[in-house]
Amino acid sequence: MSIQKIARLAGVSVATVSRVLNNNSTVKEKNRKKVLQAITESNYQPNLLARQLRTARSLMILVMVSDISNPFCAEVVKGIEEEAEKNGFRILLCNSGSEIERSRSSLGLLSGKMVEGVITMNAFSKLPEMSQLIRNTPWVQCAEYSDNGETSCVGIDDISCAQTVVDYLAKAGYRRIAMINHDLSYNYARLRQQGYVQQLAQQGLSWQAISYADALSFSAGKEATMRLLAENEQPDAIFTVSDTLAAGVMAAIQAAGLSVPEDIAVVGFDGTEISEMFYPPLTTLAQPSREMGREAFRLIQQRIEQPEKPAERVIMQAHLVKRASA
Amino acid sequence: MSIQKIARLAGVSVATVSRVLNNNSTVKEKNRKKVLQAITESNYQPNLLARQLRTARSLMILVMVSDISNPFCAEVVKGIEEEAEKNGFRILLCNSGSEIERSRSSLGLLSGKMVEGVITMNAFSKLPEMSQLIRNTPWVQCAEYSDNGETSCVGIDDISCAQTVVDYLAKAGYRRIAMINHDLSYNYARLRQQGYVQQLAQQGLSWQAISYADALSFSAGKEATMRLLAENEQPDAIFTVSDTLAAGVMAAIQAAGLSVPEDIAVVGFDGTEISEMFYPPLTTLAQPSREMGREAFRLIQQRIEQPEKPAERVIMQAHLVKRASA
DNA sequence: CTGAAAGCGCTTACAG
DNA sequence: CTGAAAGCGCTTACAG
Repeated sequence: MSIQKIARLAGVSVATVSRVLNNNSTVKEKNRKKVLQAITESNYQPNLLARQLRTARSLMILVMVSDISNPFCAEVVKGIEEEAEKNGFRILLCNSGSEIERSRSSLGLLSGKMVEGVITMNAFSKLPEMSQLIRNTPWVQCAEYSDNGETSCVGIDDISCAQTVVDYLAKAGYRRIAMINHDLSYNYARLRQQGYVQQLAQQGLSWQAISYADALSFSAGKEATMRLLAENEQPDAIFTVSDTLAAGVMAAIQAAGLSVPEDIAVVGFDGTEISEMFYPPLTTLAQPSREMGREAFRLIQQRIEQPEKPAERVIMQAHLVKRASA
Repeated sequence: MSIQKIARLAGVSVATVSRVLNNNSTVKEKNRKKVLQAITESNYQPNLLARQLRTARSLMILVMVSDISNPFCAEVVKGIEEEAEKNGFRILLCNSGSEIERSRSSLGLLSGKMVEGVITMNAFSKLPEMSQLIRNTPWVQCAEYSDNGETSCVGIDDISCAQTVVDYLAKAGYRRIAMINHDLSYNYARLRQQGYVQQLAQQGLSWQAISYADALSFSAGKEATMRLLAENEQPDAIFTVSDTLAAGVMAAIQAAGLSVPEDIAVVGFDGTEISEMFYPPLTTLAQPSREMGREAFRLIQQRIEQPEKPAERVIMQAHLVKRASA
């Protein structure tokens, strides 16, 4: 079923059918009706491939996340999708994992003109490589800082967020505040660590301990905590950089026969819905994940529609949600 | 950058370039080299839209989920994506929510030839409507029974799974086993309820109570449980149809000053990674979610490549994972 | 083994 | 207001 057949059915030219389809200029009412009827009768649907090839617009963007199971990522994606839908765009989701190979294949969609831009949530350390693959297509980096001048990005002030957490714990009387961090190929991990260290100093706390989780998973959080608890001096509070990790942290604490927050307080990060599912409910630094997604879309649309405008960096407001765990 | 320019650069015809691109028939080695070099030099990438328009193949499928934040859905999607990638397919993810309007718009991609098939996880009650929209494009329904003869589907034996849970609880000595179910527009909800009722009878247990959650969320689970606990006779065990709901169930129980499993045992469903994050860790009926996703892809590929073959119905094995909550 | 040509299904100046 | 025609960038019989 093509525009040709509709034209024949309606007794007009393909140009006229196309005009009706794009409710373009003024088609004579009588012709419009004929075309519309032919369309309904034959249940015609325009071929998007042809249209997009011709117009060089796909109204699709690629979204690459490292792990869609991560509730924070899922929430960001929803925000992107919401805003995209509002603006007539569609998203192509790629769960790239950390494998650059997989990213490479997905980015073929970019160069193949299937999508008009890409939103990534990649580790900072991967960005140079990404940069080469993406070249000069519109690109927005989300929830992780990018210092490439061509790339817009949206994120939070990681340093001050970490400071907020440490400040809160210190003021609550905790003296041995440990950190469980993600690996430092992520810039946010570096920045939060920096905030942590700075704020400890600020508070005159010399005790410090950092343990690294090799993934943002329950088990990685558990392991990292077990390593921490095996040390001579145990912490009385743990600040961790993701709610998912925090679940593992609490499990490890409880497995060690200790309790939260009496023996060790725990603070998470992200403010995902799972943070209130835990027992005790988790105190966490909440990122405006949904809104970050929306903003990421706005930025990419701007890059697409006004490529001459310079890239933007948007910093959003995060806040501490106090619950029972700390 | 088009195939034309490459042809000019390499001093051959576009046909030859195309042949090299598809490492087709035998292109003379010398020409192949010239073409390859021209491609590298100019960093040429074929336009996918043109190729797909011409070949009428997009190697993409649409995946529609109602909520990507649901860990079970996310896991299934990962399975689909894994298998798709292995077979050179790409997925377009649509977080349709429950809104049929949103589905409708996404299905435009189907009729618009952007995708070759669709995998849905829709409620049974929505299927007739979907059926009209999808018409005769390859379609696989995942994790929810479909009785449309044209649609392949993959799922579990919901009745016997529910029976397994009730049987386990009854044998452990629980006598007042309640159920917290999703709304009955989902066929799985109906079937699990059926299994629950049957197995209670089987075990000679006359006490029965069912409360419905209006979404698969923490808060919906909490509310449904609060309604349950407000009744005269309280349950000593609760079987609920999703791990996410179970989180709310446990929170409500704890909020009522009771403890799990001493006062009320809890069993979840899905076997998502969050089930081990709870305290106490959740006993749950684990679905092979990843594998279901993979199978869903295999089915859709079969529908795409061999449309003449009849639709298939695949039932996968689920199993009870015993933890501390029951 | 290779090239000229048709055609996939659209949109859009251009001319009338 | 409308139609004929060119063209988006490919692939693929067809002929040589």
